[in-house]
Amino acid sequence: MTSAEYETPATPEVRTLAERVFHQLQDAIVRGELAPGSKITEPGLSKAYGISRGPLREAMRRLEAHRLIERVPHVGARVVKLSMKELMELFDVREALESMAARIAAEHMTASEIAGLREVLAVHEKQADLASGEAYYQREGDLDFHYRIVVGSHNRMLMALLCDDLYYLVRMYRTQFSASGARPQKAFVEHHRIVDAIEAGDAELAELLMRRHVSASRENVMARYAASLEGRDEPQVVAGNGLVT
Amino acid sequence: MTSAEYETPATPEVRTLAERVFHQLQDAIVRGELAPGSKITEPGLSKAYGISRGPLREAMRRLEAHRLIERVPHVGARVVKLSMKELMELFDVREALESMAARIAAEHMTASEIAGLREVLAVHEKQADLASGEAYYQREGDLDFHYRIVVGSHNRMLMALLCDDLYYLVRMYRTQFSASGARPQKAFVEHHRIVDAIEAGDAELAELLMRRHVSASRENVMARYAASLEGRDEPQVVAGNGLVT
DNA sequence: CATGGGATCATTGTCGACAATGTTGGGATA
DNA sequence: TATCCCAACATTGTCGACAATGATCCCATG
Repeated sequence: MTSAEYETPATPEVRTLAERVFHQLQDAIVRGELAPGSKITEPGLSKAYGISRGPLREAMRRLEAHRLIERVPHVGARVVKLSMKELMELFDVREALESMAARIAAEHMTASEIAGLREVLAVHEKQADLASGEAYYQREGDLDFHYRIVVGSHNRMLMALLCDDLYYLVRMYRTQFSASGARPQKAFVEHHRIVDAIEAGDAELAELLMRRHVSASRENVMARYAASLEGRDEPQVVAGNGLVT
Repeated sequence: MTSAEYETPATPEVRTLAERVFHQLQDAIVRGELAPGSKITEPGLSKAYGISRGPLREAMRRLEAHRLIERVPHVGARVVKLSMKELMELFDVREALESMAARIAAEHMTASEIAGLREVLAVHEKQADLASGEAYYQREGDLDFHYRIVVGSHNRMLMALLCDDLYYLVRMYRTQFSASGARPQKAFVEHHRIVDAIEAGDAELAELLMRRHVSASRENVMARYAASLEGRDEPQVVAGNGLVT
């Protein structure tokens, strides 16, 4: 019943060393512990995690497939560094996929799943009330909301693409650009409207609203970026990650 | 042993053994040489391709990431077998992503890229004229058309998702269900309309048309599937791949 | 002093062997 | 005869060592 807490820490697969180190590395990258753009070397990680290079290489293959690291044969691998252009591309993909997910969710989501959605919004709102330190929960809450809608689509391919691949990139971006969700009130309202549409079974509307929601988030990020560029008189050396720190 | 004889056009990366065997396996799976659902064992492939298990495992990791094989820890891997449900899911994702690609392509495609698109249609049409044995070219031609539009979006993330991941699944489905593009004439017209919209820079229309185009293809596949089920009086043991052969 | 070549080094790619796990088949027992 | 347990087998997971490739740095040369 009380199925409230869902987080990554409950590592789904710890059957093997390669799996574990994959999740550890994934987490380290998303949290920014492994700096974007930094080179990672097999002997280095092998020593750090106390495993041989075999499982490590398989973990790195998976990270590469998830686009968290970039590898060049015979040269090495480095943590991916999102540029603004790539971030906008990510938003394009999210807009397409998440609006589709919302559409299908409106058609197939069960009553209990919708109730869970409402629950997330309630928690979300409560935490917004006590303000200030909202940053972290705000972000996770937002992602939890989107996550549940994707799951509600019951489309395993959508789930794999969004939840297993893209969301880690989204989280990585959020730590990398240290940009909070930013526009809490508006996002709140939009979330509610989306749930309303889903509950009403209005697939077209749910799709449209989700599309606008993602698009608005994109515009917000872009505006902040432009502002941060203008804040400085000097063109300033873009500090490694594309956003001034 | 068979030393590298090649068909895969312009193999992008042959720098390493793991890369090569990955492409070979990918091709073998897509062509159906490795039967869907069949179990593949590391020693077996290792012997067959004359390499050690190290590179082979990395190739298999990549195949797993591309959803061409499914692995269970300590048990083994088997070639993925698409069910009708999963095929429909794939169409949902394609509809979302390709319509977005068409939208962006209408905004960013260069004149020469559009000319290339028209060229593809011309070749396509010519081959349709000499009819009959159109099946193969029809399919590849159709995919080439979609491929170019995705590239025309200049969105590397869309390209990666559609061209590197999903299209191999699409091709696999086509060999697996031995279903040709099916509705050549209608598809022709739709292709032309899409290019018209792109050339006119009408993003909204291009998106809408592409969405309908993919959706129509989906409906066509589903109708054929339903018909094939009805064609037999007996519930017939679905012959391994979900479609009667 | 700048530049190019070449030796040295670190890192990646590949391999074979050993350990751990899952599967399978046979035999004992009810 | 059917069922359950156990042992032998095959396959996967992990490791350390060797080979191949790319990077670095020193030195000779203009």
